[in-house]
Amino acid sequence: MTPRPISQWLAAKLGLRQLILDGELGAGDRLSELRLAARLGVSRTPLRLALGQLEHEGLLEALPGGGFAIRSFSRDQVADAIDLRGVLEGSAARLAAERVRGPRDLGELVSCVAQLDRIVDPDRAEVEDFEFYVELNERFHTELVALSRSDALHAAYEHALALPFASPSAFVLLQAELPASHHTMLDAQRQHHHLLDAIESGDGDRAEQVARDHARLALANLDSALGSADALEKLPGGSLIRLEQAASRARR
Amino acid sequence: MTPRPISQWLAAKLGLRQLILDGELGAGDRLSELRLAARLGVSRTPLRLALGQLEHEGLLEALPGGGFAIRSFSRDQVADAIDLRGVLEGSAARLAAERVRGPRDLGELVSCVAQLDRIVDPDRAEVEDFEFYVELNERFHTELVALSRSDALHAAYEHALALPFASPSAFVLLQAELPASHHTMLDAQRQHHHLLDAIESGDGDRAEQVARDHARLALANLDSALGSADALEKLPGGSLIRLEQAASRARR
DNA sequence: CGATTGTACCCTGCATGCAGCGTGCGCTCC
DNA sequence: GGAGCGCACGCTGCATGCAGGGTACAATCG
Repeated sequence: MTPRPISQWLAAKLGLRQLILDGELGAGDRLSELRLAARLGVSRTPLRLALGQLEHEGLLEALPGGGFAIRSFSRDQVADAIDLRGVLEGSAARLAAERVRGPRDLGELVSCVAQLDRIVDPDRAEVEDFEFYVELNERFHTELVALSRSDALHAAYEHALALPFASPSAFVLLQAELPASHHTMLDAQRQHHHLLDAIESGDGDRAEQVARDHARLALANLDSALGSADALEKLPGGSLIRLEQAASRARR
Repeated sequence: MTPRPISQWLAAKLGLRQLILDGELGAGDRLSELRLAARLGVSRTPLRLALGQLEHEGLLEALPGGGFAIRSFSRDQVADAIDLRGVLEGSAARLAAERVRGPRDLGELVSCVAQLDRIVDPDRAEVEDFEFYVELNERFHTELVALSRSDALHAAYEHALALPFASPSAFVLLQAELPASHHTMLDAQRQHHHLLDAIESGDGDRAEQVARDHARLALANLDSALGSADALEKLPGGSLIRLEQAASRARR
């Protein structure tokens, strides 16, 4: 994004987020500014700025005695986050359907779907390039929100995506190992087509409905992921999700 | 909220937000940290934390050369923000309808509606205590979101309300002077009743629909407010809204 | 042996000093 | 007289010093 003049606080924010997502900092841990600063190679001042941002984004929680801890999430909280994404994408789809002026606006979306078609080719038993799939999928969803032309919605969407497991592609890497993988992707791709079609024909209601359904796929995947603990490892930020009944140890 | 151990950065955040909302800092202005720090009585360090937060909330925008400026909003951006609030409240209403267990959960909501009934009594020509109305109205909407029991939705809602004119009560003070005031409030109160009823009967679809319609009232008020420049003064953060065609002077 | 209290350390939050940079104004040259 | 160049100021972003407080450990008392 901003390659050259990368400010210290941005480096801290990105670096810290990466550390959290990679699970190198366990959920619930209290963060030591000094240690973190050393680890990230930044000073405490920009680090504290980054901490404030990540708290606002919901990845950290401020502790009463001062300082921050890494938030952890229950299964229901994750599900709600995914549901929220569905709502926001639904609203974006509706607005897109209402506001798209001509076919030119949909170029990017059409291109994404076409490329996705090639990747999830039903004739092949397996999807090969998951990385490319992820990229295209994210581009599709990003473009969808962009088409809504609503700054407020865009901001809310970005905010919702701060929770990594709410991302549209959160479960793709997981699917790479799931048996029903290809089937799920075909479903998803069908929905992409339906969504595109609804937007093209200006049918806001249907577009919203399809987009919400689309997010429900992720919900289904969530519970299958929660089954095995090492499936969580595959999820971005999976280490932040706590398995309820399994470990009822009190945190803090 | 947190009265006693008010930290410096919280003071800065609240103080700065107040300054912005009161229009004491014109939209588009570049902020000088030094001057602001002096004015707010805090040091630069906590102030910069507050600046970062307010940028994240969308009240400020980071300038390319460094520093921040007060954002300004077009009519469409404001409308989209209100629409987004409608979407979020709609989703909250749906979840509330689905998740409410017993009548006890609805106690607060029922109480709000009952008290609102007394205030907007149709037999009276005028509503007297606007301040109390605002408080009750906000409690109603806050409680609605709380009933959804979705942390993600709650966070998104709070985020959306950072834009002051998107607040559910943004236009109430305006209505105090509008001719159709009482009529609008009666409409709104009817919707409150419908919303409560839909939630009580577990009808998520209808609850969502009503909540969205409810937000549309604000949209209507918006355009009537944009008519006169001094009506904007009555709006919280009204000074942030720029009148498009009227003043096409380039900012920055 | 357990509980309570005292102490010392670490850690957060804040203030301030400092360097790099962009900007605006003035001076000079054309 | 206008335009271009240079200089100096102010400002942001960052680093670090410092004070207050909370916590954990240990020592002592019951």
